[in-house]
Amino acid sequence: MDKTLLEKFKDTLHTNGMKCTPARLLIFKEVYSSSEHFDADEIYFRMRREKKAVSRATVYRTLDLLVENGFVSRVNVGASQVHFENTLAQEHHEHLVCTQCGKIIEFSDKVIEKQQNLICEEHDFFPTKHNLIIFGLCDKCRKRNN
Amino acid sequence: MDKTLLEKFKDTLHTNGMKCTPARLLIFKEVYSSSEHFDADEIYFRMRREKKAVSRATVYRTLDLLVENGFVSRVNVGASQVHFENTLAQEHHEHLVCTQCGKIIEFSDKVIEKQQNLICEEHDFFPTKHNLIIFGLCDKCRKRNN
DNA sequence: GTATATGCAAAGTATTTGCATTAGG
DNA sequence: CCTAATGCAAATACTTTGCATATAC
Repeated sequence: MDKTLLEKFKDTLHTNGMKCTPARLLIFKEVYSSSEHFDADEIYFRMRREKKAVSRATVYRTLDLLVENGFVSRVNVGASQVHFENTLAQEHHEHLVCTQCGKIIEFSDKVIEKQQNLICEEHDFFPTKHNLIIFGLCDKCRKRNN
Repeated sequence: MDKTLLEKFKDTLHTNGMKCTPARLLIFKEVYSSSEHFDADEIYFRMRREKKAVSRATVYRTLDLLVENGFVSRVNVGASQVHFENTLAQEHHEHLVCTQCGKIIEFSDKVIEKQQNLICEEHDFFPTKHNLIIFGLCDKCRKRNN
């Protein structure tokens, strides 16, 4: 992994008065050891296999720290439960989801709809109904974060 | 709720040799009593409040049944854990996610990117990095389903 | 009557938290 | 030193499952 990235991480730790611990550095390196998607337990087991064991709790806590400081993104929504909606009573639409508070806004857009079909076709993907989500921050959460 | 929808549900039950039980009908009506998003426990508690109690297990089982038969969609991905990816080593991109096997394909698209920004602006939403997901079925899963 | 559906409680999975101990600055 | 970070185990949140009982067909 890129040397400067590690330095950038160390800087962030210093600047925010957080301690530069072996566990944090190891987790950071593990996260940046490939560009694949991963989940918390994957990191935990990978490190354990490589005899660089840290506790599960520390993995979870450090990943949160990395997300808060922009080194890692959450690929799916904050809401931990599965959300449903009834299908047949509704028009086709897409969703905006606030990753912080879970707020959902529905919208329809012809351009997105068309382009979405093109992209799916190109990648041998078959879109289902209600199938596109844009994650972001809603107005309120963004203001709260100032 | 629409009378024909309930009939359609009953038909589906018959056609697939599933029993038309009070619990299933009540859950179906509850699901179609509004067009809002919901999660399993919400249905469970709403019904309990309305003295139409069914067990949690039945709510979960019936929601699965409704999803399989197209009466309900899962709004977020099948994967139960939170997925992450490192941010700084990568170009901006979007994701295709297979709701059946969890496969993730990354893509970039200028049209989607631009339109996404327009839509976010319109709804006072602030897109974050790696923020759009199109859910669907990958080639393999679609073929497996025949 | 018989197979399927239900309810309950227990198990499972992913994640978070409290607290005593350790260690970075 | 002193505060923040760690590890552990227990707690939590959501969901699934095994099994005995009930019920639709």
